[in-house]
Amino acid sequence: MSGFSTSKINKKTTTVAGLAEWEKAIIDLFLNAAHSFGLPKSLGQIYGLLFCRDDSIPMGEIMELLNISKGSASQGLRALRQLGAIISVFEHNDRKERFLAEIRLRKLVSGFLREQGEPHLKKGSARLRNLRELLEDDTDASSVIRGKRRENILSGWHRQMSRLLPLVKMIVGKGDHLTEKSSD
Amino acid sequence: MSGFSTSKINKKTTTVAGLAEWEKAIIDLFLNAAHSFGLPKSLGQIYGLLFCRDDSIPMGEIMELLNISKGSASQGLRALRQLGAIISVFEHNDRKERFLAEIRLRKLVSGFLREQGEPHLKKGSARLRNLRELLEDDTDASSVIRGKRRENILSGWHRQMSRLLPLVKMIVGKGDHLTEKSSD
DNA sequence: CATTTAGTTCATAAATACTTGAACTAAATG
DNA sequence: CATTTAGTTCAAGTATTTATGAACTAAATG
Repeated sequence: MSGFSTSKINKKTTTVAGLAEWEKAIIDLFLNAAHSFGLPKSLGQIYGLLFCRDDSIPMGEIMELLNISKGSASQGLRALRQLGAIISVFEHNDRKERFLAEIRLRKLVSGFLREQGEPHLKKGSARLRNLRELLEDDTDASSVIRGKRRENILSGWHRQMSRLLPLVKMIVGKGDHLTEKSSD
Repeated sequence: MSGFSTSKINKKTTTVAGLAEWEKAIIDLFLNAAHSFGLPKSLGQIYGLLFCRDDSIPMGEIMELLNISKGSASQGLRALRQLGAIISVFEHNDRKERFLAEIRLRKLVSGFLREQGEPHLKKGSARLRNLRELLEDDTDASSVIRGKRRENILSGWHRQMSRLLPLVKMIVGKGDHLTEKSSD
């Protein structure tokens, strides 16, 4: 459909792969972003591609456009869905699942915090509990005093982090005008 | 000094390495935390050890207590200093540099955001600029329209993230009572 | 000024994380 | 019901990151 080569070529704007140069740049941008959020790069690529497109794309096309394997595509799409970063749709009379990017920053952030932040906080609580137990088994009085002081500090940090997450969701939610659908 | 073994041993509370069990738990906690913030684990271990101690520790002792190499210790300490997560002190008549943990959450968070967040925002601006250039070279009208819409969305996200960082510093700053020195 | 001590650097080894693709399940199709 | 199509899973390969330690710089010491 939009795969024709440009007629006056200065810099190529489309490739054999069927991606515009600006799309490649965005895909690369998300590749890097994913990486620096500690997510696999292929996740970023897939999201980036969907982010560029108006229409949904099936897995097979994603594999071709990005030159990634079936396994990466399948696992990447699953993770993105888990994060709430994509949604899937089925077209009538087609059993292929097709994918669309969620572009409301609020949704992306809250999905990320839910999947990455909350589990860490929960694990943190467990670790603090464990720390208290270890302190009860310690027989060196001055060590125990020092340990309890550390436990207090960590509890305070934990409390603050727990309060921070919902606040971040709020703050990010406040400026989504551009990407927000009129009636959610 | 505090390296004697416990007399009635139920669970060992000190080790040949000279670390109490609760200290090992805290070191492991920070090891994991560092990892999930995308920092090397040895950074977390080093910070965790210093966090446990009231008194400053020189590099050699850190290497011994954690069983890490000279290189890891040296590089880890440099990175921690860069992040503002430790401070170094010199004792009179001793040329060894000794280290102490910074335990004010506010300082840790702002150091992290400064070193990790701000560079990403800066790189983001550059990428957006590049994206605009690529769009100017694109000769396919509908592609350009679509691309400009994406560029707008990304600019919005970028603006929001830029506003978020200082806000996070503020928020985290508000509850540091336990760890805050009376003055400063 | 030779030697010891503190610490840095960096090539390479070790450990981790990511991707691949072949084998698989399950549903649709003819 | 054999075949095709869509998608999942996971052992093994590849790539990236992190840790190591020998060789080094630089300052202190005798």
